[in-house]
Order: sequence, then structure tokens, then C-alpha cells
Amino acid sequence: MAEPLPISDDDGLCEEGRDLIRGVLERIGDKWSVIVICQLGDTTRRFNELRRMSAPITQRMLSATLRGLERDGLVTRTVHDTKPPRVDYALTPRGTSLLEVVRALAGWAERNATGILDSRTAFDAAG
Amino acid sequence: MAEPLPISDDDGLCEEGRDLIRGVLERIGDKWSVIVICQLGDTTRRFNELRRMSAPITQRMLSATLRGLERDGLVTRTVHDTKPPRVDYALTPRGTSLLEVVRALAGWAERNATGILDSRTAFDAAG
DNA sequence: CAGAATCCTAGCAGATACTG
DNA sequence: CAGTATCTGCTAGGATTCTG
Repeated sequence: MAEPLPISDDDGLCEEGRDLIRGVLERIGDKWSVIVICQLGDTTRRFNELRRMSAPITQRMLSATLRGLERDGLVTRTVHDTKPPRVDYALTPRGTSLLEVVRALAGWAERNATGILDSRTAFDAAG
Repeated sequence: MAEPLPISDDDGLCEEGRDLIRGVLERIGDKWSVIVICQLGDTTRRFNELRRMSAPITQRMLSATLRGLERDGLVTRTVHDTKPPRVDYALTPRGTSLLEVVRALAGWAERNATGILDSRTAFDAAG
């Protein structure tokens, strides 16, 4: 026996989850998605309203970000045929559920912010 | 009254949290950090062991990723002065706590994976 | 084995200008 | 107001080579 030992395989807790996690992170890991999701929070917002709230985001990036979120069913886009035009964005239930998870992330960040900062300065000092 | 209304400010739930969240995402939002954290899971791993488990990561990126994680106090690096050299990496308590949050993220991803996929095809079909 | 050093490229994202 | 179109720089990250 003692076969070639193909590739050490892990505990299995993350093996299948790898693609899944990478998927979420590719969704919310970009520069603006979570910010926009946060600003949408619990109310409907208009395009330029979001733009101001998410400053300094550019029009181009807000547009692209919103389209991505809409594509994944995280936000809805409703066009009111008025003059001037008005477009409302809001979180879907799925988007809201994501916001919950993001808040958990923020909680962790809050609890560990200073610790991380300290570790960094220590690490850099050790040079 | 009715002042210039500087910039619409949000519900406050995310306002202060924005930098915090961006901070975490810049840490785990890169291509390899969470994968490495997952592989470290509950046991100590050696460099090339991690390399195989995290394939197809390159040496350069594994090295850089580990250094970043060590800098933030998420993993420890212990060098055994043997021949050939042996270096062990393991999660710190802080790293483990982050893994918990990441697992929550994975849970959300798991629950919403098919839904998102469906939304995407629907969105693309609507063209 | 565990890296460091170097080179190189795709694509993310900013700035700017234009449109219905 | 709510976007699109273009042009461009920057950098994350891959491939490869070298070392203690």
C-alpha cells in the first residue's frame, strides 16, 4: 500500500465550502457593494441619493455595482415614468438577509479593530 | 430654517461601520486569505502542505497571504530549526474567531446559492 | 523545504464627457 | 435625473527563476 498520496485533503469543513465562500466574497469583496447594501439598509433610495451617501463613489461604479446586485436578486430597481426620471432601489429579502451577515462581519471587525492595529504596528516594528 | 441639507445622512447603523467593514473586506476579500484560513481550520499546517491544499495558489501568493495574516495577528508562524527547514502555521484565537464569522458567511452562501444562480440566468435572459 | 526576487499582464476602477 | 461611453493608470496576482 502506501499509495502516491494524491493531495492531502482537509477536514472537509471547508472543502466543499471553498467555492461557495469565494462566490460570496467575489460578490461583496469588491469596493462598493457592501457600502451600497448598507446605505439601502431598510429604505428605498434613489440613484443620486445613493451616490451622495456612498461618496466618493463614481457614477460609473455605482451604476455597475447596482446592476450586479440586481442581477443577483439582492436589490430591486423600479423605474417611475415621471419627468424628470426617477429610479428607486431597495433591498430584496435576500439582500436584507445578506445585510444581517454583513453586520456580523462588522461586529467582528469592531471587536478586533484595535487588536489588529496593535498587531500590525508590532509586526512592522519587528521588521 | 430649511438649511442647505448638506448630505443626506443614513440611519447611522452603517455610517461608522463603513470603514470597519471595508477593513475586514480588504483583509478577507482578496483571493486567498479565507481559503488559507479555512485550511488552517483547527490544526497546524506546514507551508507546502498549505500550498497543496490551497491549490492552485502560487508560492508567491501563499507567502504574501500568510505574511498578511500573521501581521494582523490571525496566524502564528513558528520556525523549527531542523534540516530540512520546517515552518508551521496555525490560527491564533483571533484567527479562529474570524473563521467562525466566515463560516456564517458560507452558511448564507449555501442557503442562497441556487437562488442567486436563478436570478442571474433570469436577469441575463431579460437582457 | 520554505521562501525571495523579478518580470509581466488582465482587468478593476478613476476621470471625464456625453445623452434621453 | 439617471445613466452610458471612452480612455487610461494602477495594482493584484500569475509565471518563472534563484537561494539558504
